[in-house]
Amino acid sequence: METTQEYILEKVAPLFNKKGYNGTSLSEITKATNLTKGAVYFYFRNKEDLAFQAFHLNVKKLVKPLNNVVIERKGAINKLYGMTFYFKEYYYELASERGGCPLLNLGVDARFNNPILFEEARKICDRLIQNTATIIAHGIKHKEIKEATDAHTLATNIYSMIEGGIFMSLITQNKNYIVNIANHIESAIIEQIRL
Amino acid sequence: METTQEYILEKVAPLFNKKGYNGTSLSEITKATNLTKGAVYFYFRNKEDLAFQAFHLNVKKLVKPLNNVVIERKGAINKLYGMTFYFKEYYYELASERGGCPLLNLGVDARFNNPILFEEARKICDRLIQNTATIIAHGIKHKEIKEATDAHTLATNIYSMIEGGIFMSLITQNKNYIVNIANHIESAIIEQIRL
DNA sequence: TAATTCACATACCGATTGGTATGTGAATTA
DNA sequence: TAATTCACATACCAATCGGTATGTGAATTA
Repeated sequence: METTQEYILEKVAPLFNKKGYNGTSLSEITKATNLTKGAVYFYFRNKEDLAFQAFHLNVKKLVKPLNNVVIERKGAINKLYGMTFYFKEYYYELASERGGCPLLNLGVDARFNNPILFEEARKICDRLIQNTATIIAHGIKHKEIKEATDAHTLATNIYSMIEGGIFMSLITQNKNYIVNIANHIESAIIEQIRL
Repeated sequence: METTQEYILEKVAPLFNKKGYNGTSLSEITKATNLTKGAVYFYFRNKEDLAFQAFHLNVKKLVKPLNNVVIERKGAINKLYGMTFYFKEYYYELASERGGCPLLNLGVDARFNNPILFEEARKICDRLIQNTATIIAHGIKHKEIKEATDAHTLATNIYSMIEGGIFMSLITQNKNYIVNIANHIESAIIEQIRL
């Protein structure tokens, strides 16, 4: 069963993702939850605490299915294709429903407004890149991927492209942008580094 | 000589770019300009009008040097290299000084907060893509670029990558991300489509 | 030079902000 | 069953919000 705290986070996380920290007021939060400030402040220290936990829920909702796709595939190349598959098939709908990429949104929203939240976005960014770099490094080790490949640079390029594709898709409200970028990652990156 | 209206925009544009619409208060605006609300509202109808014009100033500041680099080069391939050169050499400093890419910032900030400003970001996005697509189309026409090239898809991919690279560079405070993406655009796109 | 206009500054407005202190009914415990 | 705790709701707070109405000195015009 869902606790009230979880209920609040579920209702509030898309709000913060869509409207940002300053754009999400306590009055909107109470309206979205059908609760009062008394309830919200019983479970969360303050608005920042709520936004902090909401961000991590947003990340979890989007990273978990990505990880599932990656984990169930064997081999580095298959895992990388799993990532592009995820972003082509799932991410756009997920993102547009829930208000976009939480990493992108918080990274932009919090950069000059909230150092604590921004640092959290940066950490998630590092983690995503590190995970992908590890996959590539494994691929090199197991002779799946060319030895000359710079795993970390490649991982950062992949996420630069994905974040950019997500952004372009959301600003134009057109799924093709993220799909085209995923196709490019497949043909111009994955296929070029495979042994 | 700079008019007071221009002076206000110069001072306020980086503020809006950094902190977003909701994050930029009239009190910050008056502090940044050393003027009072009376002066600000003498030159601008309201905060939205100010943000609107500030956005266009931000875009102009970053697009103009880009266009200059592109215009002075002859031929599609050279112009495309001009773009990657600009983003590698100039953009990161410009962006980090002035608070990032105005297109990215406003696109994220205004999407669920201000339809008018968001629509403006979308228009700029379209224009940038169209300009690049036109360059590529010219290249095809003049036998500089392979005929099979899809100019529009390529232009969107390029801007997806650039926006993503900018974002990653700013969130990690590391210039390498945009540089790596620019290098990728050169080697995996421009070099692949040239005849 | 008297009147007017311009370019702001000052003072004020209701509404909303995040946050807190207190109230309260139901459930739990003793 | 009496006392206490839990899970909120209600009521209030100072501060700040965007915006406006009025004041004012300097420059311009008549």
